[in-house]
Amino acid sequence: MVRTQRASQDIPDIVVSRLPLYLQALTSLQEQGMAVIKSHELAAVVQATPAQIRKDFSYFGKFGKQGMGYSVERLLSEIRLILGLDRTWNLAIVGLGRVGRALVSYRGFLHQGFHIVAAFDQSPKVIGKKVGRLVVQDMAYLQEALKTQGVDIGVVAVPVAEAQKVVNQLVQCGIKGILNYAPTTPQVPPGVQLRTVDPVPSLQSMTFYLKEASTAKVRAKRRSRPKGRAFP
Amino acid sequence: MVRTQRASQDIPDIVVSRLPLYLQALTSLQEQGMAVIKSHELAAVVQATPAQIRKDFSYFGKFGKQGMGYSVERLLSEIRLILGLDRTWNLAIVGLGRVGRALVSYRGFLHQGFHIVAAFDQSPKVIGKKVGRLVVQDMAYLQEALKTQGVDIGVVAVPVAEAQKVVNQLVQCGIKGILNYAPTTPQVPPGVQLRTVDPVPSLQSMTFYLKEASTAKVRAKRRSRPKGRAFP
DNA sequence: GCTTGTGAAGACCTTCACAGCA
DNA sequence: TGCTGTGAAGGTCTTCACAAGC
Repeated sequence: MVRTQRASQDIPDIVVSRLPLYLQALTSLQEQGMAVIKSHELAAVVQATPAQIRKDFSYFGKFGKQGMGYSVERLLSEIRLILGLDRTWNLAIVGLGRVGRALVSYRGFLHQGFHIVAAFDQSPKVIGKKVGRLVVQDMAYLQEALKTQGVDIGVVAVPVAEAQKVVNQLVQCGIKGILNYAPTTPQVPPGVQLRTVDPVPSLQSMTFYLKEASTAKVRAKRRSRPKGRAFP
Repeated sequence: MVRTQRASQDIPDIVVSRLPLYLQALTSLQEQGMAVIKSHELAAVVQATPAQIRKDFSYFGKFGKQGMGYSVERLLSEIRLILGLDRTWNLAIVGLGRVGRALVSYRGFLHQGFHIVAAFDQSPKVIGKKVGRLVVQDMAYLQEALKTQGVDIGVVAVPVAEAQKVVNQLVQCGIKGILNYAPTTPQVPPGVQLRTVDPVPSLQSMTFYLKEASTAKVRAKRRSRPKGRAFP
């Protein structure tokens, strides 16, 4: 087997986590009509350094031309391919309380190729009801339905107290990717990808700095900002 | 002035970003009746190493007892103090589309001391209407209302195309903390804290690994998991 | 000229390993 | 004995700086 790309084991997780941000910025730049971009330009938009941009891309190949920069279209298609976004991914939502229902109607998923194809809850009050285009199914049919519908990723939108149980059930069903909206850190076995989405920790780390700024004189933070960034 | 704590400049951002997770875990453990905890126990819950837990705490003081561990209550109150959570913080939401309305009714904020006290939109269709307990105000009154209501943090829930403009307006009004729900990376001047909440980049970095797992044999990832973690 | 791609250097963070103390 | 707190070591990521090439 010919290996044209570096093995994923050699690529730092942090590099992978930046690729979606490049994708986001490049998509927007392409819509604005930009066809070619230089590392320092992309760096300004995503608030990184030109060296970091070039180094990150270099893990996957040589996408640029010396003296010229990168083709935006080429970069977009390379990054999509690297991330596995050259296909759609099917999601199932577990838990249709406030958060779950909001997620079903959230358009951000669909536009990026993430299709919500199933919804589950344990409450008889919700089972059988429609939420958006979906009929809420009983958790008892989880395994069967996940297989039938070809679900790749489970979205956990249940209360904290039930999050671990639901995560275990999804793992049991063979799900390898979980997006968790419960404000907790569930345990998952090796090989299962878990991402927790919770605005509260973000706010709580923010207040650390806001507090400092209001009690002490605001001083330049160490490494507070990459060089060369521009704020209009 | 006596300085009992290390200057915030000397504390790595990454350490600050972990404190909310410790808080989350400790709160849950306290509810379960745990009064004392050892670094390796907390490490198991948050999926870190005992050394990291101890090192992180050591930036702020000596909270433990040799041979004993840490008092959960003491830790909770120290971390809350460090993060500035010994008070409530006032939020204002800008943009009352689907996301904004979902956020107004989200209870996770209130329970953690983040009070949504104002809501703004630019659309005449929404201005004056009630969303939850709040009457949606015109963006024209932004500066005045933010001052009057003592708003600390702005929550941006507008479409991508307007996000930078709204961020600029908030910054102009003297807001130092912004929680951004638009799928973009707005520019902010130094001294303004920005956190972007977007599930899509999380999903997109997840698919990188899911793709690998399905196309290649799943191999143990380098540094995939801290030592000593336990999965039940 | 200008910009990429990349080894090497440097900065930063994590982990080790043990002194110190309950 | 057991566990914390912490310098020191080790490892990873970022940045530098320049050769290569358009």
